[in-house]
Amino acid sequence: MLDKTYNPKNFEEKIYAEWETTGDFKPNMNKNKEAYAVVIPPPNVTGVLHMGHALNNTLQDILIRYNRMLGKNVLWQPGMDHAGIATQMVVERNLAAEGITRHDLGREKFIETVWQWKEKSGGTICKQLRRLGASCDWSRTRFTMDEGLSKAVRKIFVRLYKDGLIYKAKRLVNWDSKFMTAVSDLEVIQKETVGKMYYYKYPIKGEEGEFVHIATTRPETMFGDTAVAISKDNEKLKHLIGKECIIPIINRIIPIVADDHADPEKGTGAVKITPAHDFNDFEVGKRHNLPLINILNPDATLNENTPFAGMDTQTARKATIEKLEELGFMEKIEDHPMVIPYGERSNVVIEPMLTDQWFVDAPVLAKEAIRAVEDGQMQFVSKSYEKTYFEWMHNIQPWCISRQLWWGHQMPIWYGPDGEIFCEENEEEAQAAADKHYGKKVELTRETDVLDTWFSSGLWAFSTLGWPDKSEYLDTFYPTSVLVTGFDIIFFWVARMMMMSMYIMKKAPFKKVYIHGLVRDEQGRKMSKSKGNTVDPMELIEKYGADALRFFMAAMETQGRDINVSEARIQGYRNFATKLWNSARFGEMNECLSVEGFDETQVQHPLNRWIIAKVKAISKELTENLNNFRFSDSANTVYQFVWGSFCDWYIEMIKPILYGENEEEKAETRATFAWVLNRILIILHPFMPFITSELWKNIGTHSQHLINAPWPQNESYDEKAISEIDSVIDLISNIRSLRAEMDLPAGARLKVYLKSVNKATLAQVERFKTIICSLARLEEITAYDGEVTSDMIQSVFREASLLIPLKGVVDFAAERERLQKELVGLEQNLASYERKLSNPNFVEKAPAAVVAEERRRQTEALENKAKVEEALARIVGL
RNA sequence: GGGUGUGUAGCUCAGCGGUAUGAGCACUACGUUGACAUCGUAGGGGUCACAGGUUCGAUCCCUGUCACACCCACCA
Repeated sequence: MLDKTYNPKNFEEKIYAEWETTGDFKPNMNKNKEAYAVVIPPPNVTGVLHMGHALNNTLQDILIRYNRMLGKNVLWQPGMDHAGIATQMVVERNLAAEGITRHDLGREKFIETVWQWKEKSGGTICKQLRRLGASCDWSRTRFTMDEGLSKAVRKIFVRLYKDGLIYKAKRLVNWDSKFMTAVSDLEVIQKETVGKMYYYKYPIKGEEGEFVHIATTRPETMFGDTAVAISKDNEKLKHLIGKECIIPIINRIIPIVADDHADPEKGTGAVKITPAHDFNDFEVGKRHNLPLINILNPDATLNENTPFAGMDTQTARKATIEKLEELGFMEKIEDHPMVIPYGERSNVVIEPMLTDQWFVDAPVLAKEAIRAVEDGQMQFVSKSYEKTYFEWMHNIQPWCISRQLWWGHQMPIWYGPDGEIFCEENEEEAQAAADKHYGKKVELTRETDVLDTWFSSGLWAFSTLGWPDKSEYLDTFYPTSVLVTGFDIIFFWVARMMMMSMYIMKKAPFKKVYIHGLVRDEQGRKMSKSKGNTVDPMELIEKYGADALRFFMAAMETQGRDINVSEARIQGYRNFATKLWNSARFGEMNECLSVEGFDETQVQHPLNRWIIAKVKAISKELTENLNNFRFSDSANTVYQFVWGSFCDWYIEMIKPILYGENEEEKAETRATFAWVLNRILIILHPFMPFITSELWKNIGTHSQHLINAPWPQNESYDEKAISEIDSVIDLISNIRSLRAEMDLPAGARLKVYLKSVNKATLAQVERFKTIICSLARLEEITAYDGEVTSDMIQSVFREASLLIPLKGVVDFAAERERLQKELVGLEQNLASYERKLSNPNFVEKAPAAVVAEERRRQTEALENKAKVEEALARIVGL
């Protein structure tokens, strides 16, 4: 017996536990079946489920469950990312609570601590994904720091290195002074701020009273200046080129060089050049062979190359200005809007810093990654994201992959005594290579830097399947079928996976990438912890059930558009689940559970034929939508059918049968009900796996789990059976509208007379009399073909083409007015049809179906007009 | 500065070269009829941002304008 009310809390977790124990999430490994694989975008091991995950994983689970029901060999590969900076940050914060730093522990001990933390509290998110219903094959869970994946990382690193695609270089990089590591361009966030522009002057050497005027937003960097640049086209200032000037305070002499970087229109036209702390200046420095003076410590305080060693940049800036003012070089300070780079995680100002770092030659790897998309080997859904991808790939910069962190893949690089680099997969090999190189046994030191987290994520599509070892999974599931991810991660992850996979596997890692949008708050603002407008998906699941949240996500997802959370809507989908639940209860109460010996192609009763044809039609539509990643359309298709067709109409219409005496009809209807309900559970299962499974278990007897129930494919259905009852529904709706329009009490028992010009309609009315009377709440409905008498009022139906006089209501004036208005409308329509159909261009150029439809409308309007006129004539006479 | 996207019902949004039978929520009236008030029936509400163009026909395609959002680059 089903509970009286739908209460997802009673069964969702139980159902999930059953799925896991039966092993239904594992691929069937049937060689004859098409393989279908999805790799999960690995959540951070530190992560907790947010709305973005909920959306992302709901979509994946829908695809996975759908394809599993298609009978394919389906793998959803789960796992987690070690998330270098994020994890190190969390663990360090925990340590700080105990008053220790990672340096107190030392590298080895610290890493051990991280692993302990990971075992204990990492991976909450996997539990939460289960709560959402994600049907991953958890037995295959991978972690980017697993031995297997680490092996892949080392192997690929070595290969890239030996192919010359990884190199070490002294370059200006984005330096995060909080974590004291380099970060990649993508991890830098530009923020708009109102800063200051400082104007001051450098005296020209040997020319008393001559100055070059400078404007800068960062005066404290003047100690790192090694030149001043002026454009050679700058008529006003070009006479200074070639002279030298003196940096005040430290009195260093630097040249004034000609360089087009100095735009005569901007600032003062003369630019101070600080090659070690500005990306543009670095380039200028290279052109003019300028020395590089580093003025910062790793923690972004000024170093001993400045007079303000130990001060942070803000303090040093103030000190510099004061000193300049004191010395009389300061000219003016203006407010200046500008963008300042911040660390994505650390939220501190990122400093360009000259350091030794390791780079991947991304521009080379990008070539194949671009080609794979150009030749359609990998497709974006929707296609418009291609542009973004190409744009970025074509302008890609070398990728800085070294991080001065502890948590991560330590680079497989060893240095000989003289600094010679040995890149091998392990220490023994490096040692062997070194011994050979030096001709004697030497001591090696290992590179301490670790790799950017995205390096290992970039291998995810094949490393999780077992690469570099030979593996049945790799052979079967690579390349994967589709990757589902948000657009915010195209560069970070998709692009890198493309580059790495093309390089290693020579095949794109997935055939398609489905890009979805961001989940925003109710007002469409981006969710953020600092704004306090985040919505916790677990709370929503607690409140409305996972199925409701999932259905919401599916219903709102329209190929990449952002989604605004709407609790009202989620509630609405909970109501939908309730509706379904109650319809099943209705079935239970009326013994509509068994489909034993039932052949749905042999049903007799038109209502049963109707609902069967209808659900088959809807199944087909749904299948098409799912094949095209049209999640919103898919969800709405099922929703409309279940609530609109099945609950509102079918159940209401079969009540007279179920409560009636005709046992044969009753039996057929019961079985039909059960069959259709089962079908609903099947097609709804990818969206609402919990409630459908719970009902599947409770009603009827099934030889297999719903999760593996066969998805309907290539069915034909009886379109006539559909239109037959659809028109009855039309008629009933029209009668109901009319009642309301005429302000008749809903309880009033009416007798309705129909006058029809259409014999078929008449017959149909006769045939479905009971149903029509029951649903339209009529006492009687009769075909009527006599004179209209004064105790009848007339109304016109455009849709049903029927005249319906209702007995007992007399308001001829109002009715006449209504009919006249109707007539005017009809005449307007007729004029427009006439205009169109008499236009040869339309008749020739428009598709035949459109023209035919227009003709049909014209004919219909003409018929209606005749009827209205007739009715009017009769009323006028009364 | 470069790019992308969006502007449709009170709100949040679907949709589409052929009269917008648009969806959910909200709203109005009626209704506890034996699955369901987490409900039912009926209803109101839109010159599809603006201006041009293409077309037999434009809310849809093109161009421009305005507004908003996002991405990339950069501003000494």
